[in-house]
Amino acid sequence: MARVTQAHIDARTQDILGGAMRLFARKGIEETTMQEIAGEAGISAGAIYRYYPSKEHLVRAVFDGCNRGAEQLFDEAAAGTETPLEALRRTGRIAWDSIKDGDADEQTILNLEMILAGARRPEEFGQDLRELARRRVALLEALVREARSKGEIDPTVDPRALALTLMAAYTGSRVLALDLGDEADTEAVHGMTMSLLVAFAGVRSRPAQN
Amino acid sequence: MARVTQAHIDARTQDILGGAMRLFARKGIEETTMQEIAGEAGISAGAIYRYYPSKEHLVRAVFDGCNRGAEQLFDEAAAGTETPLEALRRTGRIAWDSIKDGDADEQTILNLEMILAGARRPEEFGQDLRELARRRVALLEALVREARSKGEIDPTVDPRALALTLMAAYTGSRVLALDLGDEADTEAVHGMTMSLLVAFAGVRSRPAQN
Amino acid sequence: MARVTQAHIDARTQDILGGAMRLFARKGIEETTMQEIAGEAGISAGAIYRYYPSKEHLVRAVFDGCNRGAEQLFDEAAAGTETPLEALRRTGRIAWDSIKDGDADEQTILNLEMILAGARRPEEFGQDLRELARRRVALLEALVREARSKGEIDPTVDPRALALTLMAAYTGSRVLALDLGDEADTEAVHGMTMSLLVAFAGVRSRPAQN
Amino acid sequence: MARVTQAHIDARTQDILGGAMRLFARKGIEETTMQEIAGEAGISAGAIYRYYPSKEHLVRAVFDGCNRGAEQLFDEAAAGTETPLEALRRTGRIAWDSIKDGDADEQTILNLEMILAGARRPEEFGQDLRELARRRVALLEALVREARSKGEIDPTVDPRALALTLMAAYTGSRVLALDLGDEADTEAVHGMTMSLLVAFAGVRSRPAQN
DNA sequence: TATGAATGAGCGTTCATTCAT
DNA sequence: AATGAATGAACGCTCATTCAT
Repeated sequence: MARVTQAHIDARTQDILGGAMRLFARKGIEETTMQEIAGEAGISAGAIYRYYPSKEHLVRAVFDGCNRGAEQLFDEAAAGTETPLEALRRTGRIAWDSIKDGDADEQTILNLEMILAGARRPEEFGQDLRELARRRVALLEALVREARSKGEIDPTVDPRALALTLMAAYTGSRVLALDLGDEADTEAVHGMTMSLLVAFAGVRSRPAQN
Repeated sequence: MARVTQAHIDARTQDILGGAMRLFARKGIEETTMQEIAGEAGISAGAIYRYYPSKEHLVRAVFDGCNRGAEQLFDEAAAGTETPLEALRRTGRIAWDSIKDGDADEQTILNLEMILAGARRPEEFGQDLRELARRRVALLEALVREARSKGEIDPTVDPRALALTLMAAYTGSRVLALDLGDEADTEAVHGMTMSLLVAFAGVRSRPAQN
Repeated sequence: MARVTQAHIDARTQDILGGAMRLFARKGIEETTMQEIAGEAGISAGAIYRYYPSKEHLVRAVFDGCNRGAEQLFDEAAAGTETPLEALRRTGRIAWDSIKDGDADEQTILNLEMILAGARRPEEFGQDLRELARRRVALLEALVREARSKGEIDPTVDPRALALTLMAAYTGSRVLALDLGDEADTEAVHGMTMSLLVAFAGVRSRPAQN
Repeated sequence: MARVTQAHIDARTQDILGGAMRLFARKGIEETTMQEIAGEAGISAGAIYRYYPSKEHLVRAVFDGCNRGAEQLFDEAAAGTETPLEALRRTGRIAWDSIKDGDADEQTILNLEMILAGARRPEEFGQDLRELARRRVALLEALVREARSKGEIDPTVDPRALALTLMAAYTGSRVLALDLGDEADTEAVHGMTMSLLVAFAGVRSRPAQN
């Protein structure tokens, strides 16, 4: 099978990555064997090593893929041209919508595995993860700050506190959804979390509304 | 009735359980060997099997221990005699304080491992976990409902939504603390989350605005 | 099988070492599997790792054993109280006798494998080997020098050259014996090599003998 | 008759053989992969199998190449028209000079690997090797015998013993050179070994001593 | 004919579990 | 009841060899 096109190689790479992702989520990283990943990707055990030099590299690639996916979500959310408050709302909407994706639980599990890996081997896995979390909080904080400066929300609100709370509520929602399944009414959590913006926004705008 | 009493056996059991807990949190379940647990507990590798018939049983026991610990926290929080709103506040206070415990990250990690185990083998590990989560939400929901009926918070608030949001914010806070360490100002998240109660409570206390 | 005596452990260690030695000689190091060594030693594959943490360590132990064996031979040879020339002769006698040992070919093969290993990974295996070779040459050289100063051999002989030649002839004899088997009349080589001492000794002593 | 002529095929064969030789010496046979040999020869992994049906065949070819090289050396040495003693001396000179070649260690290593292979699989690799060794000894022995019959050396000398000793000293010199590097003064060994001829030759030329 | 991706048997090694002591 | 040496089934990974292209 020589002279295979790059497209084929890329497809295989994605097959492996996808298979690994699915299995890592379904069974856990340690509990997933390279044999199984190969089977899931439709190749032999040894063939994986043409694409990823070790299981560790494959794990990292899966993590990177997850991070890139989440990154995209956020970048996309922040790419609007509306007011900061609307951007925050849209970001929230997109984030919470992602909890209803078909592979939401898979993504949540993978994220938790990343967090665990990061907590246990900070110098290897923790750095990127922490940086990403930091950036997301910072992005939200900036939006809140901007919204505040534009009078869209209460000037007394602490932007960082609000940003962290939004992040926490979102993360917690994912975990809750994983834990409770349909019983976790994440939409309700979304509404209530967003009401934090409304509430603060309302402090000022409420008099005008009357 | 040998000299080695039940008390000694219980002590050993606790040694093993504690050692396993620590190691599972620090290294991960799969990455921890029975040998290491034995070492940590100060006994031989074979001796563990007198107390737990398999690693799986030990894992389950560790999980149960964690659950019992969390359960205690909540029961204690709910054991007050004050008004529902005050009970909610105190529960929140206790919960968020636990994020600052010395072994907070260890507990968070163990919890995440439980959640992952529950998500992956629902019929084995998922049931208890789900039941516990359900009960906690139900307890909070009941408190909110009671507070509402007593006029302590806005009568239009959805008790379940608020309960879920409180849970999500708390869970998310733990994860954030694990991810970001000191950068995660969980106290700020606590304050903002609690403000959800205040905000709704304030609906009534701001009659002038209506 | 707990509480096994140290004697048993030592016996096992020797079983493994001996089995590895035999197989390394018979099949080659790379061609010998840990499984086979275990079989030869009468234990399971995994059990080896209680005694040697890796195949590499086992290889090193085998090498060390060989070196110690050869060392002993030389030390023993040098332990005489006779004149230097007699010591040289006895050393030669012992050395060449060792070529007729039952496991002589095995020892030669192992020695060649050590030399190859030393040549290819000097910093790992080469040091000890080189040091040993150096010491042996130095020992012979010292004996020659002493013999010369005592007038036992020709004062014009270069002690180092003679020492190196004795070493070379001995090493070459072993290789020849491995190559040609019985056709290699090592005893004849021994005689001729020793005649180097005689020849030089004769230069002086011959006139006296007449 | 394609454009790719036999000459090209031969060139490729030599590329592979040369690459394999170099790598076998540098890393060992087992430790060298077909992939690496292909890379060293500038072709693809699969292409090797057009030239050599298996690694084993390639190993054999490398061994044969080595043997042919050594053969040439000896044949060349024996091709003189001088007296037997001079032929012996020139052979010795050429042999010991080869120890100072740039690829001397490589050749020594390869030779030792051949010897090991021959010792371990006599029916496969041992025959040729043994035959070659035999022939070399026989050639030297014949020269010694001739020299003796011409009165160039002591008539009492055992031609086979001297031939074997010359071979042993040469082989041992190569090994010493590999072991000790520059510390092995092979030139000195050469001189001393050649003195065996001189010594015996001298028996006659020192009539005054008798 | 040459390529190089794929195969799959087999390697060194680990570790939950057993059981003679 | 406790020990810890032994087991043996996997695991991650390598590499000689094959074969579709």
